[in-house]
Amino acid sequence: MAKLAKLDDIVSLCKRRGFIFQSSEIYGGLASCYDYGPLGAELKRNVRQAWWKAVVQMRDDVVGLDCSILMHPMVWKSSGHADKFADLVTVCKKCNTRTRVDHLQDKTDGKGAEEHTEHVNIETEAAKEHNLSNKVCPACQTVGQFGPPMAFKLMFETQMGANADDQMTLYLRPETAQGIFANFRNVLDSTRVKVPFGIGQIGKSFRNEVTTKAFIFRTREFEQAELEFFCKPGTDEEWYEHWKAARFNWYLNLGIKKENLRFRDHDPDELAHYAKACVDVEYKFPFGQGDWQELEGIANRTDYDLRQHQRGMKTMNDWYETKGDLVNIKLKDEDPEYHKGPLSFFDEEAKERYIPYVIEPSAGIDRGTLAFLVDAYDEEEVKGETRSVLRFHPHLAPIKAAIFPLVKKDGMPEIATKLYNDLKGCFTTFYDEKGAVGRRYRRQDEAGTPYCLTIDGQTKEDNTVTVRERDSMEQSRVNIDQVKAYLREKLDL
RNA sequence: GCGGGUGUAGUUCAGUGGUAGAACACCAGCUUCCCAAGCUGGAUACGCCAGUUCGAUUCUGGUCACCCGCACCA
Repeated sequence: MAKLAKLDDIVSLCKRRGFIFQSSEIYGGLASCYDYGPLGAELKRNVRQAWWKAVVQMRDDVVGLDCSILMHPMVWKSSGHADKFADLVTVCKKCNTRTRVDHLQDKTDGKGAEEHTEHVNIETEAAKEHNLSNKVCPACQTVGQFGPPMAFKLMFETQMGANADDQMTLYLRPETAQGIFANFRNVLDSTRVKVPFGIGQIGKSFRNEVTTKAFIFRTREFEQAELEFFCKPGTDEEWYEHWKAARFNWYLNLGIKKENLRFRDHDPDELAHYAKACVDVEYKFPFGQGDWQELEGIANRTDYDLRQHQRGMKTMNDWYETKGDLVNIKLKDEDPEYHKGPLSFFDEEAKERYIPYVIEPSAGIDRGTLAFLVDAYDEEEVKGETRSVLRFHPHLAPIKAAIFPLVKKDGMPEIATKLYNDLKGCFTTFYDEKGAVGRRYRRQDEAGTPYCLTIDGQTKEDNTVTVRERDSMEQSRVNIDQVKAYLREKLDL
């Protein structure tokens, strides 16, 4: 049974406890932008860390990377984003609704609409004649009252360079993946990795979406954790299954309830042009119509990206000749011997060169963070009172342990402070001596702190402290000198 | 973007064309040897900008933001 029934409850909880705030709130807010508060920042950091540990640190076949957000514009020409990462839209003059041109239906036969299409190629699409006189507005059913088709660009633009002369239009990356492909050669040359291997990266991406809405599920600025796993063509389907299972289990191992998690395979006509297969890991958020929302997509990107960048590398003359006019640059045709190109891999065992295939698990860190938060939330009756508690997996808990003196006298605060100082270098800890101890326990329950350590009268007699466990509220005694080791073991850190 | 709704303290809600109220939460002190106890005291709010008015949190207009639905998107 969902404890948080509506989006409002979640937003309210996030604000009240300092997990997530509206960005620029003192100025009335900025649409689609959110800030992580003290607890949220810790939680999100732990989500990142858990991803990195599972996908990079614990794997012998994956290395990490941290690319710049701004990259050479040709990266986006080669990847297709400069041409295709846009929608051709038109506005209905009657009701002002904006609709994608390729989604409009004919009045007569209801045909002509392409469903689930990817972003269109703006160059060619804009050049085409678009006769919209027979098209129906999906919002108000008016026929043929459309303005001229316009490109709606999904990449944020910015300018680099102080002088007008040497200014260059750059784009905020719409995905972190391309930075990995652009560094494929560097990683190969510097790390002695061999296919099959992966490169993982966590970082911010930006997409100027037409609409956002729904709290932090679709924001224009968001954080991705992406792995590009390079493998020999022919083994790609195997690795696809491998990462499907690995990523699904990652969520389960971090405490997401199984009934709230599922796969959803993409229909063939829903696939991006480069993808051979794609599946979403979805979480059932407890609001709306019990909406299943994507947390992560796992795609088989084939050898598309590396091959495209090989074409891009050959096209640099055009880049200089057109003074960087991406629209008028045409990527050079692919070399017939492309599989021996600069982004190919020489397989020592098979004694052959090839462009590896890529399996890409791409997770939304913000969505994941919220899913963990929502999934951990619980309310229960304790002596007629409602106890609200966040049952985070210990790895994700923003605070690992809280240290209390039972009362603020008899030397207890001194011992507690000493313990706190001893622990804070190893764990995120919290010290509190205010008010009744029961209140302090409950406060930590709401923050999701798995353990509370209380210094009491007995501490001075036998050097033990009370360890109070969040989920069961049970207490046990541990020698003060063994607390650090005890927590390490319990928290599995 | 469209339609509908909302915006008062940290949260959930009252209320008024003339000094803005509660509950819980928070802070300080007292008390307190184990689960939101008690007592005393305290701080904090009418989203923003205009207009009407002697006076606007209240009326009007605009704007910003959020929620629901549609559309869009993954």
